[in-house]
Amino acid sequence: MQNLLHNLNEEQLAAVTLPPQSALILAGAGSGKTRVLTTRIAWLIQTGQVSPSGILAVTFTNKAAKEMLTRLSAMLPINTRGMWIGTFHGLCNRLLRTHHRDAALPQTFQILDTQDQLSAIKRLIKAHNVDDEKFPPKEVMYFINGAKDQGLRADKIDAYNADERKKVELYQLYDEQCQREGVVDFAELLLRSYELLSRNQPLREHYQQRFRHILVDEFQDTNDLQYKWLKLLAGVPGQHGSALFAVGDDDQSIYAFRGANVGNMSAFEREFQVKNLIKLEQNYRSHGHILDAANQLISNNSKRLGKNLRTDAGQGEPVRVYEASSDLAEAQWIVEETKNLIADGAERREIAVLYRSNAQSRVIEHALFSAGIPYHVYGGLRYFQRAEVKHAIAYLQLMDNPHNDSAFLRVVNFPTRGIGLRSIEALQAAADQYGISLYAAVPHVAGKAGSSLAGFVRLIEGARFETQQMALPELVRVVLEHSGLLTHYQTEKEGADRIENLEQMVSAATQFVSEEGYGQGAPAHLGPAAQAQSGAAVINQDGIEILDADAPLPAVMSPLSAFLSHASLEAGDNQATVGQDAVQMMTVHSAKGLEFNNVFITGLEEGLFPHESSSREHDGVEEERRLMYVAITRARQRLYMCFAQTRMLHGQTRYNMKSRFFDELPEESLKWLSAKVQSHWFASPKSAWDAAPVLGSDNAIAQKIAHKSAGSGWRIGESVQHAKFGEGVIVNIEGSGPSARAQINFGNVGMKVLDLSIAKLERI
DNA sequence: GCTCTGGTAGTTTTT
DNA sequence: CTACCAGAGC
Repeated sequence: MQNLLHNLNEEQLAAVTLPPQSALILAGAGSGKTRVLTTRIAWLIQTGQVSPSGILAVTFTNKAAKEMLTRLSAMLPINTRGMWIGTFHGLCNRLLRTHHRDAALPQTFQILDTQDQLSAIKRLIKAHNVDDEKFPPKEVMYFINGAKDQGLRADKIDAYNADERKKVELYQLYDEQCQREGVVDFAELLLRSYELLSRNQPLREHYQQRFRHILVDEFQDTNDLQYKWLKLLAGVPGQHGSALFAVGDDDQSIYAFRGANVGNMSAFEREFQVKNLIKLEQNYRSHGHILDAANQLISNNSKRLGKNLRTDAGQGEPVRVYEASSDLAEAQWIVEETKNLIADGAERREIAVLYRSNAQSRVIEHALFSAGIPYHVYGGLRYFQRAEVKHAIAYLQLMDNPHNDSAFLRVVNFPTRGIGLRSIEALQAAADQYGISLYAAVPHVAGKAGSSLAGFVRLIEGARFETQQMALPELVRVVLEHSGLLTHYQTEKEGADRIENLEQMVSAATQFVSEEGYGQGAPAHLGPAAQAQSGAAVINQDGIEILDADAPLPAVMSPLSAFLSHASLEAGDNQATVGQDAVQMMTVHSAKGLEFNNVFITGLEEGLFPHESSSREHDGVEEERRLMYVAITRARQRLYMCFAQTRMLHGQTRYNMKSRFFDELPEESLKWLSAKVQSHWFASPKSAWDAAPVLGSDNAIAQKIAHKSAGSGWRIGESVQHAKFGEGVIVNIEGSGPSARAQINFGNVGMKVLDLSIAKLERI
């Protein structure tokens, strides 16, 4: 045990060894948050305060859950089985599988990912003849998910106008459709298990008594429903309730747009009468100047729990700031600095280029590519989201649950087998008439359409029969061939990659089976009933003995069902180029949780970062500031910030002011690499030639702009100061001489057109 | 049933 | 500017 606590600092030690009561750990960036979380669990078990099965630890991402598990098994000699460690969705999936009867779900219910959900909603809207112009499927989806994330069913929503009422009605219809098909979306996993536990007292009490310690990672990212779910499981504090150990950082709350509610932190503190609030402020990641910048910036936010990072590392290097003439010049500068870093011995994987929105990556990618520097862009399609993989999954889904209409429609005619729109319409009509699934309605369709549909059903039934005794990987292989997918892509000229992805599914299944503790040869279809033996018994409301969802996966789900859950809940990696040493490019959002020796924060311009849409949202700029805080704290040693005077966006050249965040950073921690005076290179057409850093197209832009400004004395792109409107950037100039007028972007104040001979402008 | 074209929209993301 | 989608046309 000495060993366990041995390298902790005072704050960390205090957090790890807190008494078994609710606690809130304010963990700053790079303060050893995961370490505290895992050591806490290990310490609780090692000191005999709780058995592994009394632990529930929940995260948002699979990555974080895995990381925790790995670290724990390194710390503890015992195996981690019996502990519940996973994502909210993963744990809910497990609960619902085990208690599917009580949750009113089929044992083989399937999970819709976002794509599936959207297509299900499109289908619903069509089926009910709803105008999709007035009710765009995406909007309906946000509405439904938003409601579910707050824990609201359709009948609990107050609608104040006809449009709202229509959406509520669609929500209701959508839920009914899902229920009919035996599918649940991501939010439903949470809501359904919440309802299961709140409705079923014995079950709730069983889990409440079991999980003495509930630990939550990234608590600031929880939405209302997740918090309610946690409260339900924890029980009433003080009255046999379990100890809720919440770790989070309000300054890194950047997911309000998807329902996260930072307010949960203070709500938790209040509702659980938290006496144990510990701040982890010792930072082990960044040098002083970087932390100074982060601290100063975030101090501009008003709603904070309060926290200041400190480090024992020295001040290190100042933050390097660069003003580029254009987005291309900015990219070129990044390339030059990257080359320098690499020349000085930096690893490429230790260089990160961060941007606010994905659209910004193109120019930078292009520049890196031209310079021959390997790079890796985060994001993009994940393995299980690729079209060909989704097709294969749809076949598997139909074998496990044929009433999944989404899966049915996806592959009933792919590869093509002569089942066109007319056949589907006839089938849909039959399904509607009897209130059954498309699959079940096939026998009710007569004629030619009926026989080709019947052929499809035979294909699925045949595959199921043939694979009855097969292990999962073998089953996958058979389905790939049986379905005709492999043949289909073999005849397609661009199909090589797709075939490779399909083949990869067999190895994915092999890996899955061995990792999840299924016997290598366990029949993929074999249901849990045959395998379930272990696990504590608990009595449900009807007095029937049921299984505790504590049992290993094989006791809860068949290998096939489990694999399908896995495909939905863990979409896999996005690109194959993981291993190579490459510059890392990503949005600031996806950089959260990562760290690099060298970081570029790019596009620091008003409108981009902070993003223009943020000024419209409630507390939007504060969220953008937290985002900036996250960006800064990714850097260990060297941090670059840059922005461009002109930028191509949506096919138009935009002229933005530098980000307001520059004004919120300590001057002494910054080192301006470019002259701080703006538009120096616009001064005359001549100087534009030699002052503009490299790229030819810059000169082209410079020339154009220089031309346009002729005679007015002012130039496009120039920053100006106005007595009333404050700081602005000249966006356009019309006319010349005394009648010249300039269009000026004053940021928050807005766009103004000013008469240059009248307005009193100053250069800044 | 597939390809072409025109229209449109265009932060951030995990499950 | 470009990527995606829907509907028309072959």
